[in-house]
Amino acid sequence: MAKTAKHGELRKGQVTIFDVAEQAGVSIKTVSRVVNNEPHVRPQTKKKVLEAVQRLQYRPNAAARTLSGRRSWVLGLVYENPHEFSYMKDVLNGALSACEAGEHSLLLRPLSLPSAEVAEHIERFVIQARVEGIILPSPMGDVPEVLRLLRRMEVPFAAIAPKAPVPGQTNILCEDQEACLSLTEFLIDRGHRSIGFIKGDPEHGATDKRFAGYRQALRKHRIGYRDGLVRQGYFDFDSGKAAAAELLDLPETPSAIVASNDDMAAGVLFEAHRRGLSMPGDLSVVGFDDTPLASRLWPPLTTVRQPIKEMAETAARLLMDRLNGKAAHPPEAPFPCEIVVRESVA
Amino acid sequence: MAKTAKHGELRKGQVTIFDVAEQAGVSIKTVSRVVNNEPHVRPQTKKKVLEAVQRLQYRPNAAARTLSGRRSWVLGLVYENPHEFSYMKDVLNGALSACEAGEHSLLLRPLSLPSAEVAEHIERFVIQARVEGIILPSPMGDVPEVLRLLRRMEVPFAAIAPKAPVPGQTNILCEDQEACLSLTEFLIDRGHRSIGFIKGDPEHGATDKRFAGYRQALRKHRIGYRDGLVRQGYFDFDSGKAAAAELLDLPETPSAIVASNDDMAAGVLFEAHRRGLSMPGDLSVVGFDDTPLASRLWPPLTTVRQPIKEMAETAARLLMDRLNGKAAHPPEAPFPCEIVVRESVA
DNA sequence: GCCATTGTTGACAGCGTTGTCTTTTTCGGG
DNA sequence: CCCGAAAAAGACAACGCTGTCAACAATGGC
Repeated sequence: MAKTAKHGELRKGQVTIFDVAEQAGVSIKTVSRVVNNEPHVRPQTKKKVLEAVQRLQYRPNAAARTLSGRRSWVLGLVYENPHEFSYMKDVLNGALSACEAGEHSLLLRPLSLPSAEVAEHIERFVIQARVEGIILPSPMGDVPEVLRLLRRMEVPFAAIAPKAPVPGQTNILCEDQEACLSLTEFLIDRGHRSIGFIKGDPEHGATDKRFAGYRQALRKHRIGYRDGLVRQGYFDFDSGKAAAAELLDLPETPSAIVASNDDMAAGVLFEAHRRGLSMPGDLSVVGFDDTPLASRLWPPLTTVRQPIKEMAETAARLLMDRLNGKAAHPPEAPFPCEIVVRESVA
Repeated sequence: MAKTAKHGELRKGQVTIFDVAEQAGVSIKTVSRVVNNEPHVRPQTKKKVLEAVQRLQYRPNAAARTLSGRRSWVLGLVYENPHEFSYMKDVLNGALSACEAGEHSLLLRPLSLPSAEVAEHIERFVIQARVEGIILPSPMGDVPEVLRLLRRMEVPFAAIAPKAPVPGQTNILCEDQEACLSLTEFLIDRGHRSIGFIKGDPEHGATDKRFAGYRQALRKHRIGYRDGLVRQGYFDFDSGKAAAAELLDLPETPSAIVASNDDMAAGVLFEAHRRGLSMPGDLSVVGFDDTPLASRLWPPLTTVRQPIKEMAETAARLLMDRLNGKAAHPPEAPFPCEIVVRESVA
């Protein structure tokens, strides 16, 4: 009773489980059961408790929950800090919205890669914040040290667009290859036969798939593949610009260029503008990702929209389901992509 | 002893204060004092403890700290989710890096504005996550309900670029007006006399200041101000495009346009390209913010670089200093901006 | 050399919740 | 109407840390 009275003081917004228990005329354990949707509570009791919760605007104290239970209700998002943040923005929003729905908090950990201390950083992150699951956007799901560490620490994770699905974990894939096939076909259908391709960062899972889609399109339409039309890029503006410079210096200039993402496509357009080419007349360009950049460039980019936000949301949701001990869903089908047609193709 | 032994089991990465105390041969309280840099510990004792901490790789459990002490070690970042995320990316990185240095966690809360439930959302956020301080990037620091709520809940906050400094709080300002003055002068120096201006979102603190800078430049160089050359925008691409369309439909087309941020400047370039104008020959354009977009457009934008990351870092750092009871620094001087000259001006 | 003072250290009780185990209630069957 | 089993509810000890207060050492003044 003394305890109850003390808690009843309601100082600085702190309503505790004792206050609710008192209001509802039950024990704190019963309140706990109701709040956590545990069984063994009569509907009538449950109702009383929920009313008290509502009346007092009770919110469980996350710290106490974490400390007491085995759960921390915290997910981690470990990512490599990119220059062009739009991909991460979508990942962030998706993860955040799923976490809110699932009553988890999301903690961020930007990392620079490659680094010898990656594993150490993540370990500290997991231990200190009691992170119970981690979301790994590309290319984090492909870093061997990271995978090894998380396996050793027994921290479940969800990999977004890894090179290959990680066994025993949640994997979120999308139809990169199919999309890049369609994208290349889009160019072929419009009469292009000499099509350049700029690959992405070899560390990312999407890179090989998109390249495979390109080759598949050529094969399907019996267009000879030429190594000389392919350049290595790193998913950033500068590498796209450099690759474009090389392709445009070729004796036989391609009439169209497929860049493995929008930022590199922006580099291509930039380099072409610099040379006084007019787009799409002199050169057609397509990108990948449908970032805000794509619609702001001139000419606006034909590109591929990936449901990144939805993918991240699903990643977080499936991860939380696993943590909640829910039966594992059947592995998710890859997410479909969609070509967004704008004016960058003649 | 029983307790110590039990903790000594060291299960699943959990090293506790008891383990350290045992290793160092002191009480847990002494360990606590050392870890928290409290006074009243002999250097020699401190050394022993720190060695034990090092050897065992001890990291304090954040949940226990929060529950036990009065501190939660959590800062909140409340923001309006923008389309073009580069500003928020910098804010995020700055806040994150300061939080890491200050041993705080950062929790994110995107909000849509305007909304009747803003205050309610923030209140829940603060109570549930025990947020002890909040960072408010523009325009959050100008929303009366938000300010009222935080004052009522006695939650300290730091406002980044508010319209007017919030009394009693941490305010981070930058030289918007001076920068926009210089930017406009940059155009005037290059011979422009008919200069259009696109204002930003009236909700943002920077909007009025940048506009004032524009007018000040005209006045200084004895160029008549004309209302017709000014259009209202909202800091986004579409509003920039629309404003540009109006300005370019004018009988006397301006030879240069100042957009209050890069995204709107992108809209101006887009609309001008659409009309077949050649830049910067037919039209000069300048932006503000130096986002990645600025260097990717054609022609690349002359714009103003604001040290947003540093501003956010400072905001978080000063806020933590206040929470730590450190003597309030003298109010920070506004951060200087810097013109980044690219090719969008003739 | 003794006492007062200051500086160090430790014992122990919370903090708000969940896990475990015990007690009480309910209910169906004989 | 009673008994046994199952369902519902409660008591109480963790969880790992900090705050409070008490105990103990070191120091200096007389």
